[in-house]
Amino acid sequence: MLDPKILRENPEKIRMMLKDRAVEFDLDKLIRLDKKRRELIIETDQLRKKRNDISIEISRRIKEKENVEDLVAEIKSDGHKLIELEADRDEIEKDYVRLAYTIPNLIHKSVPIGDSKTENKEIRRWGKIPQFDFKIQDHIDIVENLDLVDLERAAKVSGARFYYLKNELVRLNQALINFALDFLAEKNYSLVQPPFLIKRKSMEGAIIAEDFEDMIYKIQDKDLYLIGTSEHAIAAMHTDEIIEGKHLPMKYAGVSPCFRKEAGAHGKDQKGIFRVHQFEKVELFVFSRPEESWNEHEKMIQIVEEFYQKLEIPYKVILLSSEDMGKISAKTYDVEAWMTGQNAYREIVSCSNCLDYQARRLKIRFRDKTNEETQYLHTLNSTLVATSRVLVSIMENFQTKDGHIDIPKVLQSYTGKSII
RNA sequence: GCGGAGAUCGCCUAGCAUGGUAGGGCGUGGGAUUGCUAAUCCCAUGUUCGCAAGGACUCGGGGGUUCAAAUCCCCCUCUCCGCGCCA
Repeated sequence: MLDPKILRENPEKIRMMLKDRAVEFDLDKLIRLDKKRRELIIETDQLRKKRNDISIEISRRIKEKENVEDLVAEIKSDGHKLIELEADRDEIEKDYVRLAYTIPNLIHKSVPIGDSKTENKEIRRWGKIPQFDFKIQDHIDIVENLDLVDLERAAKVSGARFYYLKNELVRLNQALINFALDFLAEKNYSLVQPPFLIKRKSMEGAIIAEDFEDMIYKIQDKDLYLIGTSEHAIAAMHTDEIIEGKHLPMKYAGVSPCFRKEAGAHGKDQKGIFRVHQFEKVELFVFSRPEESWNEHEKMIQIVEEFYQKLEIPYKVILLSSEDMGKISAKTYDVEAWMTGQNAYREIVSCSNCLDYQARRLKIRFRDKTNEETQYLHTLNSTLVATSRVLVSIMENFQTKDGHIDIPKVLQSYTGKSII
């Protein structure tokens, strides 16, 4: 959600953002609704004021044992009008909120404007692409030959894009998680394993409405949704709270399974475990003072890069263009890791500053002193590691001539072995 | 799942029987006063509408009764205690 002040004082700023994102949105309707809504608030408030005044007078007269019938009659007729007006107001308010919740976030000035194909900007590159003097396999062959994943039976049991992780790959998966948690704990991130099911209200705070359809699984007959990432549950964690300024920034390392419908991705990455309905993820989430958030954003991407350097996975950092970015983000870096089997860099990390957009939806504010005005804080999130994709990269990049997998050095103490 | 108790302003707490429009304490900020790193007193301290003056809303959430609901009625959520069930 955007600051409604911008809507009133500088709608052109929003119009520009919509254009830069190439998003269709009826801004004029929202402006009309906001205006109407405030008019109705004033009108109902006035009627309520009158009602309150009369009520007080009735109370006084009763004490004095005076007649109150005329006042009661008056207040009753006003009551009907009030009920009607309130119904109008609630209706408008509902429309307003529904629409306001779908406006995307503002865009940071450093974000390149335009289409992803031409405007996504490579910022950095790290690591040497591994060279092989034998015929390389992709991860689908590797997991088959080493009996590390059972896709067929998963399809039978759960459908496409599910998998049974097996044998040493289970350990490698856990090793990635444990390494990631140790890595972040050392950087003073608090570890959090959130609820994997959250209420609609919480989910709406973290994501934009249309993502529900494409991304989120719902539990039938319950107001519960499977999280698409721990970001959703962690963002909502401090809903309706006023945080003491001295506690900021609050940094969380979330660990959870992630569930995604992947609607509309038919045909893309159809095989293997690269694009799946369920995976584990260790996530960075920061609640920050507004003036610090851009600084925190850079710190986050640095942490992420350090992690992949330790894993010895070649990557590049991409600054997403205005049209490619998620709607809640004001600026996003993606990290793409080298995947030998695909001879390409593929997305493994998304690192975003959401400014006060989520905080407004979730009413997460802070202040330094109790009598100070509260301010919305800023939220930032980044993947550290989504295990399934990084497993793909490790298996493909660290494959050996005889068809095995070398385990990256930093993970060996976690797996207890150096080769699969 | 059953029975009982409970949820009040950032935190603690009063009010609920007998409906009259949230009081106190702590913390924090500001001010006053005072010869000492202290004490005392006053004011402020939720959301929202408004340029302002000034309103409206707010007692876990939602309905209802009433001129008027923290208070009465109904539904729901969560917490605590006991019982049952259970990895």
